[in-house]
Amino acid sequence: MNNPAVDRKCPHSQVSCGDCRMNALCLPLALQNEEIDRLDDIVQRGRPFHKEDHVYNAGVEFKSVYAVRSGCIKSYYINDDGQEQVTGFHLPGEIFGIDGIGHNRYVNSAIALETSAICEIPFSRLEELSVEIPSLQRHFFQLMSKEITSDQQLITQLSKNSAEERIATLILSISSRNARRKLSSTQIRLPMSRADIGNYLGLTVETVSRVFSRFQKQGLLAVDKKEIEILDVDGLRELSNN
Amino acid sequence: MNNPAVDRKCPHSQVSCGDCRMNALCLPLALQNEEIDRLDDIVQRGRPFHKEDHVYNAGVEFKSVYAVRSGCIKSYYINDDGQEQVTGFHLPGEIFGIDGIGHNRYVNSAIALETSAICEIPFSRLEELSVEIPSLQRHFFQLMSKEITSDQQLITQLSKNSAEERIATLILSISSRNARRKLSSTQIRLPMSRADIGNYLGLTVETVSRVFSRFQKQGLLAVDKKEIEILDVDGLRELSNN
DNA sequence: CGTCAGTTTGAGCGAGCTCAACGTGAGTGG
DNA sequence: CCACTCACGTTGAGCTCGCTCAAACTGACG
Repeated sequence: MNNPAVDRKCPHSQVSCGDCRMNALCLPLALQNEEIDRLDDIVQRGRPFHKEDHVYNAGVEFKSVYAVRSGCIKSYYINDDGQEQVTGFHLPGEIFGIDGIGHNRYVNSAIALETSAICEIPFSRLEELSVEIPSLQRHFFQLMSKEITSDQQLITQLSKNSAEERIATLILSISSRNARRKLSSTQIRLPMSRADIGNYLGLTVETVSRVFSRFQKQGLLAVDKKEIEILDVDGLRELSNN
Repeated sequence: MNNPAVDRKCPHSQVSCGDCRMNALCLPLALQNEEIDRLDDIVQRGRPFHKEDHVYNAGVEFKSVYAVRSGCIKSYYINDDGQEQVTGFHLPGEIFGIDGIGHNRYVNSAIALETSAICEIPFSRLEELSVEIPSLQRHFFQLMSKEITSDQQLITQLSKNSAEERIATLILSISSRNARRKLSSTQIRLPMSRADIGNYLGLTVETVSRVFSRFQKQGLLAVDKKEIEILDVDGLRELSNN
């Protein structure tokens, strides 16, 4: 069997889209109850992915898009020089895998940074459903368009902003994504390593580490490994230009 | 009247999608003749945009996506620091404006770098048509997904590659987009200024200029203002890692 | 308690930035 | 027709931020 989510079928994880805590962030936004049920029918839930498990690998045939229910997924690919390029971190309520639509193969690989629960949404079924539920089509167009604009913001970061600005922005981004999920916006766990942060932001590990230390000295953050507390939101915001 | 394409209505520019030289690159790929006609019905063609004319401005309500028939369009936005960030150059046969879908407003502004002919495709009509023609829906999903992966490649450029690598890659990209349009892949006109190139690639004008000079000294290019000739494709390709 | 991945800190270097000057050519007005 | 302007491009000189290399620290896990 070559469908990872089916391999992972687990009778204990029966949550429906209607009940899912994330449903306001995820796909079913703007759908009627009856429509949610129809979407629910095509969504496949499996047993959790553990740290380092791949959800899919770059190059394999594109079949599904995915939603994060819990945990954190990293998207990355290996470029022609053999170097890894991290292209995103996906937190609960967020969709990933849409990079695969363009070429019918995944361009990125997706790997769990910690134990993560994932919903799989077979794309051909989603397309059919989109034809029948125009608001779902619209929602999906918007999702992809937002991915484009957020990539463009990262491009701006990389081409215009200093190391401090980039890191401040990332921290604030994770903070606000926490807030959307009704979690603390000041007490944050960074599920990714310093190396992943650096890779994503176009910086070396050493620079990332130094900036965290500097932010701590300046009283902007309290850093304890992956747990960080934002002590001065305004100060960070000023740095990040947001 | 607030629809720019209608303001520009020009009875002389009556080309249909079926006849357009660009139609293999643009939307109607994989459509039946009858379907092309239906798409053709919703496409609006206007009189040309001149250099410096805006097709749309960031922040205005999103209504349409656009296709370039001739000329060159630059996408850019002004970030919170008031600096311009160039997000793309659109050549004939390419679609732009899809950044607007996500928030119902254009995030970027689009401006003509030279006299350009543009097709306007009202998005709500396109959505309706996509519901009726699933291959159009699929085509559009793919278009957006490709935009995402090409943005991600730019991200990799910016975070991993040197000035020379970035510029070599841009030149090769324009060269291959010329080739798709059956134009010379070695004799190239760069429709954008050095400043735009630098802005797009996260470099200063001076660096761009120096790299062009260096490439010329190394016998990779012959540079004459905006006209460049690629003398050593393999050398460039080696630099660019593509 | 040794190992090993991840992180932190220090020291020195270099690619690309900043600032400044100069060259070039298209457009404008006398 | 020439003088002037102004945007754009090129070239030079020096500086700086983030990189590289190196070493030491931390904590999880066998």
